[in-house]
Amino acid sequence: MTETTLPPAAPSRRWADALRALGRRVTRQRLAALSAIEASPHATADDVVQALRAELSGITVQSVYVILADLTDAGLLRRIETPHSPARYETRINDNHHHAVCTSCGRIEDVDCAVGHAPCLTPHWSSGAQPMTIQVAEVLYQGICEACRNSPPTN
Amino acid sequence: MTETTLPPAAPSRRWADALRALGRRVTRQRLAALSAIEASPHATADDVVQALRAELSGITVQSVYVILADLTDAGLLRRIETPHSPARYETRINDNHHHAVCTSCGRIEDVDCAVGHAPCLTPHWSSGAQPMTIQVAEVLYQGICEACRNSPPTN
DNA sequence: TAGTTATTGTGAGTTACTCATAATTACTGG
DNA sequence: CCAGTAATTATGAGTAACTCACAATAACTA
Repeated sequence: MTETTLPPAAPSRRWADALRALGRRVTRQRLAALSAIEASPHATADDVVQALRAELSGITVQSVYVILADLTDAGLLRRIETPHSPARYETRINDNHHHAVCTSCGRIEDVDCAVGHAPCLTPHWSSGAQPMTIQVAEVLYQGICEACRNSPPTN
Repeated sequence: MTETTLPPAAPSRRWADALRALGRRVTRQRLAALSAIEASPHATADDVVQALRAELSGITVQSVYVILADLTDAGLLRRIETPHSPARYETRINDNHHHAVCTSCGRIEDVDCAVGHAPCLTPHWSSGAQPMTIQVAEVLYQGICEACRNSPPTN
């Protein structure tokens, strides 16, 4: 069969293009990091290291930290910080969606932005507060996931 | 005058009562920590150490961490985590208010909850997400404060 | 194909905490 | 008021998650 349905394939090609469009160099490490995170969203730096060891055997934790920080402020990754967990990364960056974290097991789920545009983007300042010019509003939901709710707290 | 307008006075008395009501012991360290944080909201653990050294000269950083963690899960303090900053603490805990952080200087301001009750407390799960039972929604606004906006980026 | 310089690799260092265990000290009960 | 017994606090060591400086490498470019 010929290429009628351009497969989701060539993901590395897409990332390569994105990097070039930003004037950044295209490296094996960056491509590997980006597709690893695309494949498993909310991955931690450590998860990424594990994933990359498969194809880039000698990669170090420090390099991964540099790469992630770099891709993050290049705008290709979004960094998520949840309580009592190392930072997580995802490639879904163009919608401002939010996250819900299970306070019991730490699992994270995506939540679409309810209002479409950021909710309550015009804050009501507390008395005495110096107002700021707001750029983004991130919502972090905390609760209990199904699995934890159903399983007896085994501790 | 008799006690018509119970003065804001005796703050340590109030905290002592609060501790007792929870069945926790009333100690100099706890009272000092609580009033230090009440006096300067959004204080970091380190800020608290500095403040406490005045009255409790020999106090250590580790003790302060223990005290703060303890008061936090006793429900007398609320812990705030903002990106690229150590955790902060505040005594304002009974309204679910939010925070705005200046991405340039890190200053934090309080934001009243616009909707009264938590905004978007019924999340719209992304497709494929396992819904959870939500308990709280925290909103973190990020922007630029007046001071930073007006001052030339001196770097 | 060589040169320039953005990336990556390496090793050490830091920040923000946590843990185990010993020493105190606040609240009983007598 | 005094002793007893936990709850707190102090102490020292240890850890997780990064960050930094500098040397080595490899992408782009001319």
